[in-house]
Amino acid sequence: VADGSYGTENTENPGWEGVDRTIAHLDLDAFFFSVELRRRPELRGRPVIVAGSGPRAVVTTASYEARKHGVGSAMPAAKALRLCPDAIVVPPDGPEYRRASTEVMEILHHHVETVQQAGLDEAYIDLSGMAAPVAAMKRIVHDIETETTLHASVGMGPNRLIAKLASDADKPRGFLVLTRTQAQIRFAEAECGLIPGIGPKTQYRLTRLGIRTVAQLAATDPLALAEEFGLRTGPWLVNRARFIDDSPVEVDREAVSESRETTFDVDLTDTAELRRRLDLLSGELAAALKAHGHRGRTVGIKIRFSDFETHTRAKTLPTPVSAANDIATIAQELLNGFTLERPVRLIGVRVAGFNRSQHDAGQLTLPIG
DNA sequence: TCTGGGGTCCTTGAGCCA
DNA sequence: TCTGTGGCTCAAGGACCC
Repeated sequence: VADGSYGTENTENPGWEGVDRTIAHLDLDAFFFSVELRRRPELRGRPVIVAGSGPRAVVTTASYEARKHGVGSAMPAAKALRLCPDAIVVPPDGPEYRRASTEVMEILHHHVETVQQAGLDEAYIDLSGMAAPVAAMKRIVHDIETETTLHASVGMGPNRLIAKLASDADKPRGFLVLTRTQAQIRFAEAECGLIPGIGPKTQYRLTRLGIRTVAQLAATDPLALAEEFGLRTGPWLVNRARFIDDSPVEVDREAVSESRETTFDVDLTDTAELRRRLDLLSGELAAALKAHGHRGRTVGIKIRFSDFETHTRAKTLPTPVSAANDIATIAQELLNGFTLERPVRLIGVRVAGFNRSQHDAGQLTLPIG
C-alpha cells in the first residue's frame, strides 16, 4: 500500500490558463465596519471596534485604524479597549449586515450562476468556461462598489483554496490571480497556519514533527502524516500544501444542524436558573427551526464550566422533533446526566440530523387512516 | 480581565449485527 | 458455541471557520 499513491507529483497541474477550472473568491473588506460607515460616515478614519456590550463580549470586527493598535477579531472587547482606549465601540447590528450581504449576493447572482455564499461577507464563484473571467470579476467588483459603496478583495485561481489565499494575500481592495505554480512559489516559506483548515492546534502538531513551512509540508510523505493525523486528514493536509483542491463550488448547501447557546455575564451556580435558561434557549431554537422548516432527530446540549471545560451530550430519537417542549424535555434529561458542582459559564442546545427533508419526514409520520 | 455565537467536518470508540 | 471481522450508527470531543 505504501507506494506513494496519494497525490503524487504526476498529478501536476500544467498551470491554470483558464482551460481547467476558474474559481474566484470574493471577500468584503472589514465588512461590519464598512456597513456601519454607510450610516455613520463620521466614523471614517477613526479607530472603531464592533463588539457586544457584556463583560464577556468579543470583537467581531475592527476598523483598520483600530487594527494598527493590535486589535483583532475574536479578542475580548475589554482587552481591545486596553490596547486602543480611544476606540469607538459600535454594537453589532445583525439584520443590517444581512441586508447588506443580500445586496452584494444579488449583484453576484446577476452576473454569474454558480455562487456559493460562505458567511455574510464572502463567496466562491465558479467561472469555469467563461471567456474573460478576470474582466468579469473586475466588473462585479465595480458594480458592488458603485451600488453598495462596499469594497471587496478578489482572488482567482484554478481551485477554491488558491482563490481564497489570493483574496487574503492582497487585502484591502486586492485583486490577485494565481496559477498553482505561482501559489507554490509565493507561499512556499509561509507558515503552515496560513492555509485554511490548518489552525493553531494542527500547526503546533506539525511543528513538533519538524514541519514549519508550506513547502516542507508539501514535501512530506502523505502516508507518514497519516500516522499522526489519520488516513483522511494526513494526506489532505499534504494536498492542501501542494495547493491541490478539487472541492466544488456548491450552490445549494443545506443546513445539517441548528443551535442556540449563551454565555452568562456571571457564571451560574443556581441549578433552577440554569434549567430555566435551557428552557428559554429551547424555545428560541424551536422558533428558528419552525421559521426555517427544519426538524431533527438528534437533540444535544452543551455545557461549559467556569474553567472552560466543555462537554456535550446528545440523544437521537426515532422520529424528528422541532417543538419547544420536545426539545426542552430531552435537553433537561440530558442535563440530568451532569453533576453540577462547578459554576457554569455557558449553556447551549442543538438539534441535528436534518438529513431527511421535512417533506420526507412528514410523509413518514403521516397518520394512517 | 482571558477566551461569543453559530455552524461544519473529522476522529475515535462503543455497541450492535451479520 | 466461540471468535474474528467488517459495516453501520451513535456519542463525544476536537478543530476549524466566519
